[in-house]
Amino acid sequence: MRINYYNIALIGSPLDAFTYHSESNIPIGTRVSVHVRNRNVTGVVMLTCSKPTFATNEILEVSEFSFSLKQMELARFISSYYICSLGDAFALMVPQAGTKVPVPMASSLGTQTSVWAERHVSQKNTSQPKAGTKVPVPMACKPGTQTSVWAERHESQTNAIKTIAGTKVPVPMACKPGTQTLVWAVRHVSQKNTSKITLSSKQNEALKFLKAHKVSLLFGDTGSGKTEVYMKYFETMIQEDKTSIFLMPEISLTPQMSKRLEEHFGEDFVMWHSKLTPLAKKKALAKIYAGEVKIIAGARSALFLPIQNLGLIVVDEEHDESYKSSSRPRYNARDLAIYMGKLYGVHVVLGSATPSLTSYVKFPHFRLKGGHFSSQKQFIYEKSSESLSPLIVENLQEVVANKEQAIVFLPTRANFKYLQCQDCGHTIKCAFCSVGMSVHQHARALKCHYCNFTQAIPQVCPECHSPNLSSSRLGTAEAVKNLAQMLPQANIEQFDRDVITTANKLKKALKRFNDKESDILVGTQMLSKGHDYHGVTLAVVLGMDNMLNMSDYRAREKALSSLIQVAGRSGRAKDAKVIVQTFNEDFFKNYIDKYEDFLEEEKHFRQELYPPYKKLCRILFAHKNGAKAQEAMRKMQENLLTCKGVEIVGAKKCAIEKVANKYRFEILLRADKSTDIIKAVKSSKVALAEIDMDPIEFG
DNA sequence: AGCACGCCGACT
DNA sequence: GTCGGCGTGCTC
Repeated sequence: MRINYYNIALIGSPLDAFTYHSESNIPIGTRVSVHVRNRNVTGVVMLTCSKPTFATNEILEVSEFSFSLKQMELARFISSYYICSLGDAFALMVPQAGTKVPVPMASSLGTQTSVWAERHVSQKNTSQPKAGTKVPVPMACKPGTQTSVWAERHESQTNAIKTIAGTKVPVPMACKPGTQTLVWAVRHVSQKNTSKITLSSKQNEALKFLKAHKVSLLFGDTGSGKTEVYMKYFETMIQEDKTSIFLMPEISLTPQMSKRLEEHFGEDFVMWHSKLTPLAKKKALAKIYAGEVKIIAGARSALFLPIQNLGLIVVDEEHDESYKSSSRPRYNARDLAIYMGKLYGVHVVLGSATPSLTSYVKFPHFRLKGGHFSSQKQFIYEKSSESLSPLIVENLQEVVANKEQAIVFLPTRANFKYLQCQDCGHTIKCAFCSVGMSVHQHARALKCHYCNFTQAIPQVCPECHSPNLSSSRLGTAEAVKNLAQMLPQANIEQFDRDVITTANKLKKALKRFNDKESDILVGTQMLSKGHDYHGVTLAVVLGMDNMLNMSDYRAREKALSSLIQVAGRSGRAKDAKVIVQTFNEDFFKNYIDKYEDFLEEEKHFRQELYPPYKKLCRILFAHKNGAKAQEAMRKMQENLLTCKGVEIVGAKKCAIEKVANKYRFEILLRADKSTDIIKAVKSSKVALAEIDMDPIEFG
């Protein structure tokens, strides 16, 4: 019997492909099971090869699953562009269908709190970790427990009650025996009912434009009807029997959006994101494998589903940062969507009211104006740093008196961001990260927003024992507390990820607001993403100067787009006011209703230095032994010096020096062409290096 | 000597 | 990434 040798990429492993043998002929792309070290892992047959010099193991099992040639190509591209192993690239394409154990909803948060309570108690005694003493370990900021909780509720969200023709009918979800028939019937009915999309002539023009370009940007104001254009495009894809991917930021997978898509597309539509329960994932996957799905709406991971007959990819809110993964491989789903468009020969549509400069420069756009934005809005700029100023409070009072509604945006969670000693100036820092501990009064704790480490709020300064501790930088929780005192007749709710921990809570909070049971929402970015607030006549925007002053080449873009997105949430129904607290009035005033002017200006600022005109790559070195991390950086820097076509912009400690007890160093590279960066980094890479191609975070 | 811990290198 | 081998250093 002839023995065949195969190069096998090990899924999830950072190692290069290994060689194994088998007597069978196994096609390229097949998923197989192989032995590595002392356990079995899943691998992908990359190519056949000749007998190597070393002894090989036999392929243990050949599965029925295989990756298509296009998926193989995509994995190769990810591996080479983002500089990771093939195994890491393939890991993205294996939908984890059932690894997470569902956590009971009621107890889940309680559990976490009590765990933290214990930690915080043990931490009390050891304010300063001594050598040899055991100290509580920070929960490495992996979205672990809490994540799965969220998933649970997200699932149940679809379990909601939907009103159809005046009757309340139980709707879908987990195939509870018995309900299924009813469910199907409901969807069937709603599908028939719902509806036809009628586009305005402008929207029709937009659609025509999108169809005429391989990659295009739908630059449409909030409320200008981008979603209808996408939906119409999906419809034409269905007529051609093609499947569409509809990417959106995780937080935008709101009840409103899924309801809308489900009502219109019924069984042709499926939702996908990392927080679905194992069962929901399994069902969605089965439908996808069976080729029964025509529209897959999902967060960035939806891009890698085994979709057949792909016809279109839409990336909504393309400027959103959540398309960029913050763990290896640090891919950007928006950019990969464009690559996939080429690979599959399908069109790609990027959509945003505030497109990234990168997309604006690179792709032809269609400007869809209108909706309800600038014409009906009055912008008031207040030069003040007194967060809840008299002007703001007065306006909120007026809104409440008129039985209208308001949203208050500020980019800081908790009560305060810092706790500082008034006598010696010492700021309480996380024991494991070089960042200040945030004050969470409700939990009666200080929390680190980087590693989740929690400790009791000290009564005296740990350095000088002075009792004069004061907190600064107003957060959402404190704003709610203060406003509740000033506006006793109003119902004020906090709206950030400290409070909106599950999809169910999100749904309920939105419902209360839209039913006018609550009057004011105070929140972070979460406020501005994808929700419709019908009765809002006032938006208060705080903290813009903090965003604008961040040391990030995109600070201006981020601040302005945040403001526009928040402002876009208000006044959907009638005239509205937006109060912006800032000392940079001129900047915001100039561009608030002319984002394209900003983009044109910004081009000059970026030229010669920043994307999209230059490529950046950030290389991180993190280790609990700081000297180790620094030495790795130094070595790689030395290697890079010999490389052509790349500029070492810097090699230094990270701005946030330590996170989760690891010291961090970084190299920033700049080049004209990504190929030069890739070549340089590949040849210079050292063991600790973590590659962040096209970085968007510089902490 | 016996073991706990942490570092480091190999994994086909 | 993950595991085990092995050296260091502390304790009985």
